[in-house]
Amino acid sequence: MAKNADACDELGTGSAKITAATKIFDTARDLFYRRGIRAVGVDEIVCEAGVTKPSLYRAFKSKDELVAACLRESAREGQEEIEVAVAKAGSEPRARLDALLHHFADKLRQPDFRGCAMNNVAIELSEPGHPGRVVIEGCKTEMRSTIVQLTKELGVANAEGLADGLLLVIEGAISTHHVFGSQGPAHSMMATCDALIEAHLR
Amino acid sequence: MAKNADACDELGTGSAKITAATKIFDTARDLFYRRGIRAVGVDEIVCEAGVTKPSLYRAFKSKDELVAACLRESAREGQEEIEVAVAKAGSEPRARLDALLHHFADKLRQPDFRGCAMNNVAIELSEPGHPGRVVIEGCKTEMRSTIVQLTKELGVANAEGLADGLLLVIEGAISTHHVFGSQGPAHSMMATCDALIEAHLR
DNA sequence: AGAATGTTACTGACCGGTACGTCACTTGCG
DNA sequence: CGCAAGTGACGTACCGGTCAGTAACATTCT
Repeated sequence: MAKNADACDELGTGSAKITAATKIFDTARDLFYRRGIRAVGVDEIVCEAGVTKPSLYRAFKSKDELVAACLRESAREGQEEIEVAVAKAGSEPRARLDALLHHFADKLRQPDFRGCAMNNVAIELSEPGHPGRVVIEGCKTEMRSTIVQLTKELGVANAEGLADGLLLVIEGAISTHHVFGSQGPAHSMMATCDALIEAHLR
Repeated sequence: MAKNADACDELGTGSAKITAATKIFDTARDLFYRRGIRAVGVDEIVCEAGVTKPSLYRAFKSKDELVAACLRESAREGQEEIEVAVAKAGSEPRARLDALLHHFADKLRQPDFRGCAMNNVAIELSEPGHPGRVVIEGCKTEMRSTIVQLTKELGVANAEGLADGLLLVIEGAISTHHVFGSQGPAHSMMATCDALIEAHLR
């Protein structure tokens, strides 16, 4: 009873015990991100993790639930990183907004970057009822409101407009990265955001 | 010999003969776009098209080649639409650039819009050697240079920078559409592009 | 006649998912 | 103490179904 709650709780409480469930979880998250959900079968996950299939199904109700669990962790991790980056920038509004933008610019430059896990899965999982989709929508909505909050601190007249504009540029950089890599249009992300902010500050 | 060339040539020359190959091609293109490459099997394609599996493999060497053929047609169609829209706008540089932007804004509003076929497949097909990937890269590179050409006509100092900025906004609108729909941040696409153009015109 | 298509049946690999046996370790009890 | 029963974690072996792809042959249309 309450099978997959175990695996999630362990991660939440920070217990570092290496169980079959955690090995499966970590392996699946890596494989799903690198190669996609549908391209990775459960056999490959358990093989790579060095465990067996029943261990997967004892910890997670189904492959879909494993996907959702991986997405939840990715979302939590991503949001935490943003919070830390912004908090570290202090209290000056422009510095806080810049910190968020630099955070994404840094991620784009990482050699193993392969797009936003949420976006990738959203494209791959078109079925509306999939448990992973609610995670994705929640994550993206929270990110949007985070940016709105930062632009409101800036004191511009149209904070929502600027926030959505910046979000489009960030998401565009992530999207074009799949085809052009980090040296393509994504390279213009920071300059474009700066121009947008300056335009709204007038 | 040269199996799948037939199906492509027929489409290229505009011959409207309804063959098993064209039915397969049209059905596959629709299903691939709506549901994704990996989510659609060859059995479903031939069933939906009202033909049989051997007919598919008589016209196309493999499923991957069918995918590549569909992408080629999507790329050609998309580029033609852009050319037509820009040409219709006349010779005034700003009007021509606006025509391109409005073209994408219109596509985003269509109820059956499900993102850019190229981007979606690029995410789903991470294997570098896939025949579809060269189509995607060619299409996106051409689109990028089209925008650069239009911004150069505008006479701004940093034409490439503006072009990449606009590309990021467009791609961002397409990307966010998967999660937020047309009424999310994508709704700010035109206003953001305008702000960017004005900033570069100063 | 001959080209295009359909029919049927099949392959081997892989898919997500499960019934059941095994092992180590704890717990209760005389 | 000693020993059996219980408990949880794990693996072996398997299920039915679906995947992409093919061979051989019959049918239809022009």
